[in-house]
Amino acid sequence: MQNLLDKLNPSQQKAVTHTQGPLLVLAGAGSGKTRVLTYRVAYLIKECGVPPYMILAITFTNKAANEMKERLVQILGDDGERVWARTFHSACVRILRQEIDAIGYGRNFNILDAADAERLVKECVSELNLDEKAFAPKIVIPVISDAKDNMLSPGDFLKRFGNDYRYKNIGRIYELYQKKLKIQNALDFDDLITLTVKLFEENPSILEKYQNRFRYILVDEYQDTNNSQYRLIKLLSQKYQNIFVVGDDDQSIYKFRGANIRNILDFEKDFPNAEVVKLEQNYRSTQNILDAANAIIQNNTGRKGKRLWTQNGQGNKITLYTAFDEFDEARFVSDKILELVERGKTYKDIAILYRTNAQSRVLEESLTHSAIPYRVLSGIRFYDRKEIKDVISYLRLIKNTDDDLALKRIINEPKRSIGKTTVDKLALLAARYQISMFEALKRDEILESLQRAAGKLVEFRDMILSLKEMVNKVSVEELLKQTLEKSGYLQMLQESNDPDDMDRISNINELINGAAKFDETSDDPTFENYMDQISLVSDIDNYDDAQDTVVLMTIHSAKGLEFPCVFLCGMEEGLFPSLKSLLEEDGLEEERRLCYVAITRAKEELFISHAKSRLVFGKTEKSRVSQFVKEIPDGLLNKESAYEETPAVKVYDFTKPQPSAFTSSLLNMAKKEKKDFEFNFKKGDYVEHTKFGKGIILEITPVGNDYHLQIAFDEVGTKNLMAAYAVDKLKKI
DNA sequence: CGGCGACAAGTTTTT
DNA sequence: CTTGTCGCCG
Repeated sequence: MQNLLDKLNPSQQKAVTHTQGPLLVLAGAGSGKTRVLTYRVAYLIKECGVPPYMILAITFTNKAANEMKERLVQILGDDGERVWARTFHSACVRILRQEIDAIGYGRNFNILDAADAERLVKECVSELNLDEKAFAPKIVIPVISDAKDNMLSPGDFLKRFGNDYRYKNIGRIYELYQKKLKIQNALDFDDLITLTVKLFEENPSILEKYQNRFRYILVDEYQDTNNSQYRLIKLLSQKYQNIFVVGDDDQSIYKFRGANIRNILDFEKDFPNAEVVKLEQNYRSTQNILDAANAIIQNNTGRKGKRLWTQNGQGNKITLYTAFDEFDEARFVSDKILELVERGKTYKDIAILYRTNAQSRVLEESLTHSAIPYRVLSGIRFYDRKEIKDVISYLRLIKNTDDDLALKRIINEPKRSIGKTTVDKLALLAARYQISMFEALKRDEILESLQRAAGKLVEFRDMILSLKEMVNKVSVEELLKQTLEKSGYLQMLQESNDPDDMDRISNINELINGAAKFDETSDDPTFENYMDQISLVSDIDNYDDAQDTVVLMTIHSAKGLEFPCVFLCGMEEGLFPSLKSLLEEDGLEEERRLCYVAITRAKEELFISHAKSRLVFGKTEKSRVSQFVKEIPDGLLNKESAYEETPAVKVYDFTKPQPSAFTSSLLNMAKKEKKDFEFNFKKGDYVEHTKFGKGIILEITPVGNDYHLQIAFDEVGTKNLMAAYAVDKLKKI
């Protein structure tokens, strides 16, 4: 253990060796907070003799939970496995699967994701004959979510807001929504937390059981907790007060999801006798990067106050690039990446970050043209793809046949000639009998009244029941394969002519592989556990740096990650900070924290770019540089621009009129063209590329002032290159 | 009942 | 510009 402590600085040591009573660790970006968390767990077990199962370590993402688990196993061996290192959601699911009958739900509840919740809300709105636009899910769901976060039941909500027409109706939607969830024995994401709180508040003996069990509680990313999560923590830690939270008020970026920064700011008030440890030494970035981050964040009010420093040295200046438009920006990014790689960086050292997912497209195109391998951690989760959701819906229905949402999704997918009219009729009859739709399919009198369609419905019902028979008799992988077979889903895709369906099949194969992996690696590979796991993962959880590619993602997704080189794109007013944030109270401060998070992802090199104009909804809009960029001291920046070839040596001659931005950019582009184009290849030429080796040109297509080349290389396969970039690296052979 | 075409709306971030 | 939804027609 002493060796472990030797690896820590004095502040970190102080945190790790604090064992009794509440402690807040204010951990700046890159200050080694994961190390502190894991070492503290190790310290409790090894030095204080705390049994591992008495420790609960809570994180927000599965990735963080798995990372912590891995590191604990490294230090502690088997004892590491026995610590509960889980996300809020998965910890709650685990508790609810044991105890939820105490509050009137069945233990085999299904978990709805955001898309399901949206569909359910739409159903409610239409059943209540409310206007679909005024009560769109976008409006209704955040209100319901907020009500749940504050532990307001539909009744409480109506009592409090029932005077307002709009809120009264949202209250009615909430009421119906919750009723439907109950009938289907389903929980949404918020329910996982709030029902656990409700369970504990209404059942003191159950609460006490878990208080005794989890004698030591650790919470990561404490600044992201919302009200119900705070309440949960508070309840669980009430008896023994061993609550150890780690967070950074400057990195609170999830207000829109209910995160309440008050939780971290008021920790000392909430937990009397709390101690506070600040971790300010940064082990990640260069001093220049930290100076920029510090300069920006100090414009926020209501901070705990921290100033990051490092022994890593000053490092290079931050590059700031002023682009003509987003295409020029993308080209800058690609060019710089090629340069970095030439200087010895690998692709996986590089991340491209942006505010909104929509920005990725142009960047992707440019990367493709430059033959730079990349991955996008997209906004669409793997499990959100249609074909995956369809298949999962089968599994959900098999697991819990009362899941009407799942049933509706797949009852006619593939086509079984069970049309909308039939489904609506069935739903109506089920509602009349107060039972789920699948239950209705078991009643003769209901089937009779459906007449013509009854045969098909019975066929569907029996198919599901026969699959249900197999649950936990065969592996999850096998169950999945049987489902694809018996439902005819796979066959439908295989017989399709749509090229997209080929991708769908490969996605489904990936799902099968995932299930097989689950069967092999899970310590308890039941069907139920599999379903819980897939309900709670996101794409970022699957990010691994094993593949050597550049990675693109939103800043939100990048939280908790680090890269030697970071590109921060689209630093423009209205985009970042976003237009909407400027209208919200404290919105700008949240954006500034987001900017702080973005900058502190970089270890060595940081490139910031903004465009003078950008296409928005297909229209060209002028844009100004982000105010956050202006908050960075000039001395830290190395400015480059589409408008000037060599800004450092350029002498301005103010006696002559300056060219307008537009003309100067055109001049600049013309210059580039002249330089770049000595292009004398033709289709069928054998060529050698400095990176890809030998190949043959398959196709040359003019694109604007450039040429698109398709070249089949002997070793790396067929690549698409743009002549302007490739020409220097290509020669005829 | 299913497929296709027209039109509208939307881009902030997601466990 | 793209995606999703709605309505009409076969």
